[in-house]
Amino acid sequence: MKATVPITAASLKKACAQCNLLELCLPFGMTDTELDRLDELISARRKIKRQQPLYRTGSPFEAIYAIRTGSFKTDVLLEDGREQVTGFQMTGEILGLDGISNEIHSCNAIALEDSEVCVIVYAKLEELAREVEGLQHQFHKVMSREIVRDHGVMMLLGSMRAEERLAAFLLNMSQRFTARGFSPAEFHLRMTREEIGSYLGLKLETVSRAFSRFQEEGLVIVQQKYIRIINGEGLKKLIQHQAAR
Amino acid sequence: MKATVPITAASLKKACAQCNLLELCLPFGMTDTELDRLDELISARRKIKRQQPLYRTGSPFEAIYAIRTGSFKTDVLLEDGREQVTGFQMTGEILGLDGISNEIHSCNAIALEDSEVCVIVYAKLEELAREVEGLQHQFHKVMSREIVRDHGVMMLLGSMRAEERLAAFLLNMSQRFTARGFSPAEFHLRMTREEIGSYLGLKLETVSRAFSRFQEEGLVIVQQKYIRIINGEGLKKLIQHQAAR
DNA sequence: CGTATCCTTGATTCGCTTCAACATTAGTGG
DNA sequence: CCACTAATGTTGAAGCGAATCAAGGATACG
Repeated sequence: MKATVPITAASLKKACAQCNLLELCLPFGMTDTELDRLDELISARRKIKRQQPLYRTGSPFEAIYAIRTGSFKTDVLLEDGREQVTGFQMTGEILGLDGISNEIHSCNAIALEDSEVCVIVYAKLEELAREVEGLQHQFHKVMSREIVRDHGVMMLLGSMRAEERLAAFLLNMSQRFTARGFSPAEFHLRMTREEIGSYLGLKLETVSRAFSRFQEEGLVIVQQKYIRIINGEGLKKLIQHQAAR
Repeated sequence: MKATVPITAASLKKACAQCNLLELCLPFGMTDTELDRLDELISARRKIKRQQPLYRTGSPFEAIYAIRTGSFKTDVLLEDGREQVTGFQMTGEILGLDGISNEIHSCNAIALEDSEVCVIVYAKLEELAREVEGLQHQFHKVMSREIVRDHGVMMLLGSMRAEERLAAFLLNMSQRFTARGFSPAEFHLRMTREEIGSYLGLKLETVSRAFSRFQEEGLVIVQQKYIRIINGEGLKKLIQHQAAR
């Protein structure tokens, strides 16, 4: 089932060093000499079709993944079928960190579009991290960043109202598209209203209504998954100045 | 301001190895020979008075902390004064991981009672983790566990109703008290209704009402901060079988 | 012992969900 | 290529759960 593509030494030589995602990914901040050793790490690439899982809750953990192309969502399911989307991941971001704690994955990672990841065998990563200080440090930063991000989502879910949540979501997407060299103001969402809603703790209808409201107020132009931000400052004000609930 | 107590080699010799929190804390799972090296790590202890911060949002990151006695909350503040409690921490648990990503703390850590922590200078931890495989691995597990925990909180905030959230909170507290050798059914909460509410994304009145309801239904006995769980299974069923919203 | 903090309970309001109908887009096969 | 169907998105009306507003009571602390 797993369509892993083993990589010859030649084909991947300096794969990381040449990758244009360098600044977003694990190797960020490493010296050139350190980077040279990094290619030991990427054992394979793997293509995932839209809607297919990269890994599932309960499946054994053996690697983390760096997204080369495409995007993913991670979610947690409750026995009664309720789904909570815990995050959306874009190119250069790392998936699978949840698996380290129990050697079992604790969420599902599903491709939102046809995607490709670099497979980083975890045992190798730990080994190399013991030798390469820059890698160790960067890996810790990546994990810590995930923790900080999660705290931001808690803030969002715990103390913001629907429109604030959606505004925060749009600004976050915009910022991440920008970091990847795309327009800050114009982008295509890869997830459905239902998935956005699950992530934001809202029903899909509420998400749809909030989009419509933003459009009425001239903050954005929305056409299905296509988003154009007209007044980013307006969105920011929405988050800050709304009355506490 | 910082009441750090430097520790002589003699006084702390094998401090970790002898600590009864071993199994909950960073050293868990390390071999005896590995444990012998661990005392290099704990540079000092620090006492924190009730309501006082261990660190604050924006303060420079230089260490993580293992709780020896007492308990803490971590929270994030919005400009407009809204507070989101992101977690409650008990003995043996690690604080400060949020600071690694930017070398700046991204939340406040406040003592819920007079407490004491072991100060683990981060630079030393990284150094030792490169030499001691067991420490490296355990540290990664601790970070990963925090990520998994955060996903659980997202689930709670994003797709559970008030009473489910409180039930999940009580069961979680019970489980953590049990792990520390206390009664699973009877304990003293260290935080206020408002703090519980902030953590659960609810107002304090809602928390109070949910407590009262649980008591009416014979699930728990509540006297202010004293909690006695009468029907733990009932609480579990509340979480699972409630209608999806 | 007095006072500030914390907690409980009731009445009312409001924001989001639910239910429902319809519109639009994407995907599929003849 | 178009017809058909499923998936996704929008909008309206009604209901409900938690917030808000308000008052009183219990507890802890100096």
